[in-house]
Amino acid sequence: MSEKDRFSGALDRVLELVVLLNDDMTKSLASLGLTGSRAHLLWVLRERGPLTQRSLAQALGVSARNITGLVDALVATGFVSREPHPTDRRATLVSFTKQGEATARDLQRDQEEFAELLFAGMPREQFDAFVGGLGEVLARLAKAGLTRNAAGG
Amino acid sequence: MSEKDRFSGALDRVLELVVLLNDDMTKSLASLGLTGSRAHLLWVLRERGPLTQRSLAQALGVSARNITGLVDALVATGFVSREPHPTDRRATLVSFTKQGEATARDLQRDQEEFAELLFAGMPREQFDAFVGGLGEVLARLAKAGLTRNAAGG
DNA sequence: ATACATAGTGAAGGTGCATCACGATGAGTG
DNA sequence: CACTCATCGTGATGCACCTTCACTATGTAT
Repeated sequence: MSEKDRFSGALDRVLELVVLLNDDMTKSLASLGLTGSRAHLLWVLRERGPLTQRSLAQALGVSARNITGLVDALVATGFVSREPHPTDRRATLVSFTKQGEATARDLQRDQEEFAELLFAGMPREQFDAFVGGLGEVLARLAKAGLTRNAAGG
Repeated sequence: MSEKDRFSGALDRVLELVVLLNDDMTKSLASLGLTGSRAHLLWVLRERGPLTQRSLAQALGVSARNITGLVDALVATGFVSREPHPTDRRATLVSFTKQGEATARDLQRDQEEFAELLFAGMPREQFDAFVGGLGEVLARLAKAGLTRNAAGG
């Protein structure tokens, strides 16, 4: 088997993982009444506290206009609320409602459970090797100029 | 560091890889005049030869109606053509045009180059460990009932 | 012939994304 | 203070992807 074939095969597996992960997360999110983008927004909000929509746009790497729609939806379903910014009357702060906080916790719990599903009981050596390889691949991607925020900065 | 944290951290890295991969492939595909879904269709067509739209729907895991739109777009851009099915007058066969064949080859070349970027020069041991871990994770996903086609069958 | 299943598509709708235009506000300058 | 320019959110519009339901044309089994 040529090196080329080994590499392509590995990429195929990675891609398969991507598809599977995507499907599973989408389903899991749907059961909480969320979509991927809305969950992502909640996730950022949870890590960084109340934010303006502008900040959210930057954090998610999407247009400001798009955030309006996502927040609209999350407000409609009661996960977040819009508050006036205390000092800048142009801006609005997006904050969790109680329900939103609970959902964000569920989100994290689900993620932890999923990580458990993937890795629990795996020999420590294999786990470390996998994570190491993952890090190496990520580093190569970064070196190739694909650092998530290189374009968005 | 607790086991839980190690697992979550690893999942975070996997998710980061997913995002990075997605971005890069989207860009690469756009340069060929394709989107992800259309490229996927071409990919399946390349592996399995001329197919009915119904078969494509199954292969891509989307609704038949959706295939109509994807094929419409690919016909409009000259990558594929619709031919009457030789024996079933209800069905249409989707086949490559010459341009489509060339593009499919480009697609594969790009994918191989990308695999090269990710893995070339990586110590054989690390590569094998990574692929092994990947296989293990994939197996767990499959065991958890997330086998790509389990729901679609 | 009749009934049922299948292939593709029109219609309508949901979600995520973008750009452009615009009003409201903030901040810097004279 | 008035003027200018940048910034925040959003309306309008459009593309891609996906869905379900309804419908026609066709195949198939009884």
